[in-house]
Amino acid sequence: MGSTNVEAMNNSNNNIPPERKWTIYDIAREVGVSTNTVSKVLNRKPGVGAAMRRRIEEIIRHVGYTPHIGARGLRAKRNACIGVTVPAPFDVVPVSQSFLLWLFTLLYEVFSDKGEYICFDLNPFAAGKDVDYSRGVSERLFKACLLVGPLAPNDVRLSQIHRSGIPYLTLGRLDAMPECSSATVDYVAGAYMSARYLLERGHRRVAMLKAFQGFQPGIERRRGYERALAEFDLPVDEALIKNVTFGGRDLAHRVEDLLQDHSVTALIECSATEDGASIREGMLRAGRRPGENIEVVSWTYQQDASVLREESAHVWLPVREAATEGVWQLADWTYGRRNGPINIVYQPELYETCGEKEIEKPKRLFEPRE
Amino acid sequence: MGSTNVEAMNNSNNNIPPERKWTIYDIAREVGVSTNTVSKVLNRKPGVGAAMRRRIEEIIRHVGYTPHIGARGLRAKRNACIGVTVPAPFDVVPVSQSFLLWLFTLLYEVFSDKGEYICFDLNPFAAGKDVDYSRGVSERLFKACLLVGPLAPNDVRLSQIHRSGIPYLTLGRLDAMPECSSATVDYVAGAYMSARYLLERGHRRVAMLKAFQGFQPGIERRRGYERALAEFDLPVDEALIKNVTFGGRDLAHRVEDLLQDHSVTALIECSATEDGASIREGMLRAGRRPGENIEVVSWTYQQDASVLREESAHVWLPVREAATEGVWQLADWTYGRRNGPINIVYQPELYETCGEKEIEKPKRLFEPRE
DNA sequence: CTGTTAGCGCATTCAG
DNA sequence: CTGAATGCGCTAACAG
Repeated sequence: MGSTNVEAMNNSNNNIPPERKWTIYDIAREVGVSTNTVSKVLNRKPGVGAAMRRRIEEIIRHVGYTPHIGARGLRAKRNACIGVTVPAPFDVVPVSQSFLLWLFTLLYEVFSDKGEYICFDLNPFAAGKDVDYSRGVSERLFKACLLVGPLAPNDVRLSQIHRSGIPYLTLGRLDAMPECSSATVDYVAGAYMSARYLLERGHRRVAMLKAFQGFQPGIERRRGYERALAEFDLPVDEALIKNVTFGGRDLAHRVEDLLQDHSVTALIECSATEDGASIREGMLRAGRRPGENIEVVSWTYQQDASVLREESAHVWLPVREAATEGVWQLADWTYGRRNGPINIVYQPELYETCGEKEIEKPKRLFEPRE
Repeated sequence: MGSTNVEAMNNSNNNIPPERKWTIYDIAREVGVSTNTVSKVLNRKPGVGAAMRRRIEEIIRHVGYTPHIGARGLRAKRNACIGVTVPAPFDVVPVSQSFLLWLFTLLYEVFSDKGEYICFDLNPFAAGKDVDYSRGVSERLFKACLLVGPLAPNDVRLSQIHRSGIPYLTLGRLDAMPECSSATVDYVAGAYMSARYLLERGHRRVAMLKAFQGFQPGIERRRGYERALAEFDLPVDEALIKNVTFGGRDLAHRVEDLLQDHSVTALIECSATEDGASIREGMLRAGRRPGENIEVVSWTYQQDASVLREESAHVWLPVREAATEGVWQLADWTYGRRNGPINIVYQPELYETCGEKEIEKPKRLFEPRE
């Protein structure tokens, strides 16, 4: 016996706000059933007669009723979105344009059929330090979460995410948390094979240009490098390891500094800047001619391209390939087709370079703030 | 008198799921106050002593409590995210890579300080037809909503969004809804000035290559074109208006078809494909040499670049400029610094072309599905 | 300044 | 097959 009339609630009058929202109660009253029955229809659950079901669906469609996603999540403990967040302060890792496009495309391929919401948390991009990148999980907005960017060794929020039980995936590992769900490349192996390659060719003073200082990917690079040196009974000379940051204008200078010492005869370029031009400039300024008085191994994220044309070899880090498989597994986990955590490690591969196309310096999505 | 112990709830044991979530009740009990007081602390509202406030904050931090965003929204009628959605089936308007990057950057600039969630609804990207692109609003997930893409003249969901009262912005107008909140360019004027320019130069058979058939931007193009013809007492010849779609491989052929009729001496290129190469190819195949036996006006979204080097003039559509102002106003509306609806209309500008740089064909983010 | 109470909109017991 | 009652976690009235 609805005292409410369908037409009356669709406020035809054109004053802006009135527009009372329909609730499941209103629908139930309108149809003359209980909210339980309506709920079953909404959730496509059994226990409602076919005729009744259709009548209810009809009304729902007619009045344009949509359940409140917050109330639903609250009650059913089901969250709303697939989340994307960045576990590092943003100035540490400005994401490249091509990466964002690639990521968006991947998420589209994996999740558009399900009609998901993809939710980017801008909190890590905010000015303040130490903002909570994991709030999308703790606020129970995210039903699953993808962590993009380097992890700090002392990260505490990751274990909260882990314990929360929601499907999640990082694109890197964390020493302190081997059980962490991740899809990554073995950076230790990458650094090891880079160094080893050069050592085997007789070099004894091998410099390394690296990034992500103070973050796990930086630590892993160093570890592989040290391991290779140890096998050759060589000491680690801190002066040979140079850290660079993204957006730093001084990349060429840092390379120049590093190569002033003419006992250095080899360079591992694993800075992830992919800025071949600056590195070349630094080498030239230090009087180095690749292939003559310096030998270079550089890292790349594309199998068939290199950062520096003049290098002797490049190491391909199949980061995107690992991430792609990881995100598919994340979807499986999200939809109950498997359990977590995800554990994907791709191995890097070393190729002796023979004039591949040189990649362009990637554009950063937004430059780090001053 | 907390019967619960802080340490006990942080399950130190390493079995995966237990991890009971803290609620506001738990915090209140732990501190020995009511939930109301805790709530005030959480929401930075007055009415709590400074000492008490700090004690509560301390506990909250210590146990890592975060409010449930759904419950919060449900009670306070405050939604969680800034939403982005596409009001057209996705095959109608594959968004370009550069547009997505631009949009993402804009949203970052406008909303990252506030630490918002930016939520993309993938529903419009799903396979099924007529999916509800507005559900982010009706499900009350979005606190504000940006509609990206062309609107259909018979769109019904937009008025639902409008009446819902949440801040929203479309990047185009809708005839049926002049009160709609929008930031757009006057496409009618663009088509009018394009046609008028050519008519004034003596052309009487002016062809038009357009897109968005059946959508508002397509309608507006036609309207401006017809208006100009009418002022010259010229009839509209349907054969001179050709629609193209994005991702269509046949763009060159369609241009060729259009220009087979040698009474046609002018072309308005407002297809938004920005695919100069294909258009040039089509003209050549039809035996046309721009400046000799055909005169072209093309549309562009960058002030200093044109689609076709050989054109006589180009019309600049300041779409991004309008959208930028619109999104800033959307933020103002969202944070109560102004009211809606937003009403921004930028005027296009016609430039006689003198060898600007020609723009590249944009890459589509994902190609339309077959 | 703080506590008590109610209810946001929904899904899920448990009865009938 | 359907209805009544309960509470998810939180905020906002209103008392004290």
